[in-house]
Amino acid sequence: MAVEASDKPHVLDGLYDDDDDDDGPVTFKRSTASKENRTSSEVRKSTFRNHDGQSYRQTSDVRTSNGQGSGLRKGSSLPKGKIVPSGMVSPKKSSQGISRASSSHINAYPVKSSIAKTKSPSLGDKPKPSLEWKIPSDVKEESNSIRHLIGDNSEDSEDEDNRPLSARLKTNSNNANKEALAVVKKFSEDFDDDDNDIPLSARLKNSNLETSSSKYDDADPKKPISKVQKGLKVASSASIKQERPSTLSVKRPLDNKASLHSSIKKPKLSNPDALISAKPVPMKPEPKVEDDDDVPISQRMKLSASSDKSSSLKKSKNVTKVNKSGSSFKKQAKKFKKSSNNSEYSKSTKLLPSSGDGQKKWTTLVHNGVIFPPPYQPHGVKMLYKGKPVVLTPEQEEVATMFAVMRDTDYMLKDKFKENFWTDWRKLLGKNHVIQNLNDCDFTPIYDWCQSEKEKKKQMSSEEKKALKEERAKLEEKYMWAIVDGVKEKVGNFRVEPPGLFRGRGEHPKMGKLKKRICPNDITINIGKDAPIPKCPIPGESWKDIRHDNTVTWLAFWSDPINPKLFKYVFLAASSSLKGQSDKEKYEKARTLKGFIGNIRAAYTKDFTCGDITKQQIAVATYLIDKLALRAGNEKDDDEADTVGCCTLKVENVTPEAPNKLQFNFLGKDSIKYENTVEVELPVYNAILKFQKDKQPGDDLFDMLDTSKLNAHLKELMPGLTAKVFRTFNASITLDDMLNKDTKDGDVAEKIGVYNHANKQVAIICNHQRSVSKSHSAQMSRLTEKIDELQAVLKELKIDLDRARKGKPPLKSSDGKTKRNLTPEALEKKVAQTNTKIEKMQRDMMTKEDLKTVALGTSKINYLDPRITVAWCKRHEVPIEKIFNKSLLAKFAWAMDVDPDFRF
DNA sequence: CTGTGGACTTGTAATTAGACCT
DNA sequence: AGGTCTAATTACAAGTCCACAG
Repeated sequence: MAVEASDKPHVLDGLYDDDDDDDGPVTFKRSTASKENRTSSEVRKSTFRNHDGQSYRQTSDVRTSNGQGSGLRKGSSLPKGKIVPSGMVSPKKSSQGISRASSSHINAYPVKSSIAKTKSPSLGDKPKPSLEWKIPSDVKEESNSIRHLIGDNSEDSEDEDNRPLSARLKTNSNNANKEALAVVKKFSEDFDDDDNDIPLSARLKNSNLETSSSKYDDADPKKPISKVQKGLKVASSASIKQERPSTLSVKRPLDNKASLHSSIKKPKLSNPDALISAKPVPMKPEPKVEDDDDVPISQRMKLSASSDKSSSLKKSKNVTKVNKSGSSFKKQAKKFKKSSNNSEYSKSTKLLPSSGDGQKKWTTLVHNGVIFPPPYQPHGVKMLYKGKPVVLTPEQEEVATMFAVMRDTDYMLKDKFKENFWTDWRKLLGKNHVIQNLNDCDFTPIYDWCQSEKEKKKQMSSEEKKALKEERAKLEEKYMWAIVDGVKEKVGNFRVEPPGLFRGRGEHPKMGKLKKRICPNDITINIGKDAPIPKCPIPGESWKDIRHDNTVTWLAFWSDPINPKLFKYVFLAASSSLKGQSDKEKYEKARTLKGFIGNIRAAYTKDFTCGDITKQQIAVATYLIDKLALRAGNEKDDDEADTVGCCTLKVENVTPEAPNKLQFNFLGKDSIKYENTVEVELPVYNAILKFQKDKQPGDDLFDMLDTSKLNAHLKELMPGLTAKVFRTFNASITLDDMLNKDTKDGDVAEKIGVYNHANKQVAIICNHQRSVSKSHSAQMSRLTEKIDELQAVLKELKIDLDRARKGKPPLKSSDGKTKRNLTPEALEKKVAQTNTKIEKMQRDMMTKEDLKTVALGTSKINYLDPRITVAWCKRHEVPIEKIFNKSLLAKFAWAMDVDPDFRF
């Protein structure tokens, strides 16, 4: 199927391939090994993609197919659908997605959406092959499936995208430069910007959501902050158990054709271009290149602009603020930018390859450096040593205070923390200080003082808070933005980390150590050659170094005071086009894997029994990474927490359970516990037994392997493939499958429920856990109470209803008041309403309980291709902002105009 | 090859904003 | 209109992976 598809003439749609993927989900049950089950039992079974099926969909989009793609696509694509926040309407399920224009009327929004694009109807008809592929996991493979398609070459497919970066850049660069230069000056002087400077994403945001600039110019609506929080908590999140889905039987395609090794060297992956061109790739499958969505930027801009309008009209309900800022923009700048910029921006966005290393990431870069935390203000509160007040110097007091405020955390229970703190603090105290040991220290006075300060803050009136906040915003405003190739972009973390005690996760050997204050002299700035160098904010000091390296995206860095070999970087925010672009490339790579996965699975399956132990280990490791979404597992130093990933699994982390199950138990990233028992294919099981043979529990399970060997191998299978791509792939394809399988007609709330359920499955697969909130049980009991109350109300209503039907007046309410005489109809309505309310609360409660240990956000932010979500929202008329919050909308601005038919 | 510096993504916890009651 | 509670945002730790030097 796949193959044919490619030829399909549907050019139009070509833009997106929609394909279906074949990887059908398989259901597998997880064996939960132990675990307490979390309430909902249901869960555990989730659908998973089956490993075997490969998809071969050639997605091909037209594009690939010869030429047509390119030319057409472009043109046709213009109108891609875009989601308009809130009001968006989308085409109904007609697969064709044609969204009909009509919708737009409805909303008043111009929906730019898909409408424009006319897709050929045929599209809709495109047969989706998929069904067959989805097989229950147990089923063995379908043989035929395996057809791999051959890849076509995709060379042309993407026009622009394929172009080498340099070429692409070229075009813009000049303009950009000029522009940027011009802007610079102004930028550094005043930040009011015009909107032209705003990046697309930002604009989108602005228009729909709020204006960024306004923030600074006008009063921010936001209120002052200082709420004090309560204590610090620390949860030991560690061991939350959960069951995770696993796939049981995986089956691979038979055909394995391939042996893996291909000889060809791979081009470097990182470069997308390489991907595309890479023909030499061994495994070959259909390289689909992606792209879909690339709506030209110009279009996007356009769209966004319009959306602005609409939005403002419409008002965003969700969105809180409207922007006033428009006015503030300077027109001058505007025009200036406009011309070049748009185009530039667009180009850059779409084309840049970005990540390749060594590649140019920007042409001009202007920013104002970083902001430092305020100097320490001594409070003079004396701590006690052996019951007596001790005088400390400000430096000593500062560190003592850091320790004092940790009192309510679990770190205080850790000897390592205290020991490390003592070692560092003692250096400041000096050997002959009165304070000779930590045990005799009483930090209570300092702790109490801090608490009262917090309390004071909390008590401030909202006006005061607001004023404070504004002040801070003003101070920070200039640091919040950078101008990259003439486009104003938000900076991610421009605040230098304040000094404090290191809070490592898990049993980190360095926890409690003093993280010293960072000074300008520790900081290296990276900025455009022609941009003014930010003035060092601390008088008398200067930056460590100034660089003009346009092959990297960081604006500044300093070395980590805890581990000098590491660096802390200041990058652009997630909403920037630079980040957006690499994000998109990440998903495109994962989509590419979809085309190769069948062969890859076939290959590693074949090697399960390979005599070459290294190959065998690679095969098994790859299998685990694919099936369980394990992380690669780089080597770690002794001065880091002892956690593992796939390549660093120890013998003790995997317990075979005959006949063919493996029980995993280890601490992964962030010392989060991974516990899962899965059924595996017998050869895998046997291989594990073999790898464990004659080893000690603490020995490496995969002793012949490390991540660089593994990745080197993966790269032979698909250009650019690394271990982490499997996580992205599995997460996204799972979402895509589940959404498409489970979404039914119904109201928006139900659809959102389907989405959240799919999101949850992904979180489980990726082991994204969170600690149970301290107040969880309190929250639950509160809900229970409320439900009980409602239930009582309901009962009363029913009684009254009965009486009303008989013409009697209602009983007095519990507090003795007389109730109004209502008609039976009115009472019936009330009963129904109450019932609905109760049901909703019960559902909410279940959901809450169900998700108490599962973090949905991580996968949404990092693993789920936003285009899947956006397209699904369009198809099912779910407002995108019900799924993506403001930050996500900004971050995923690049995905908003995806075609409704997009499939991962 | 291997080790390491370097750059960037991913991840959980803490903090804050603001929605939601009352 | 203030307090509570949760969702959003920030903080910053902890991974991944690449390139290059030795």
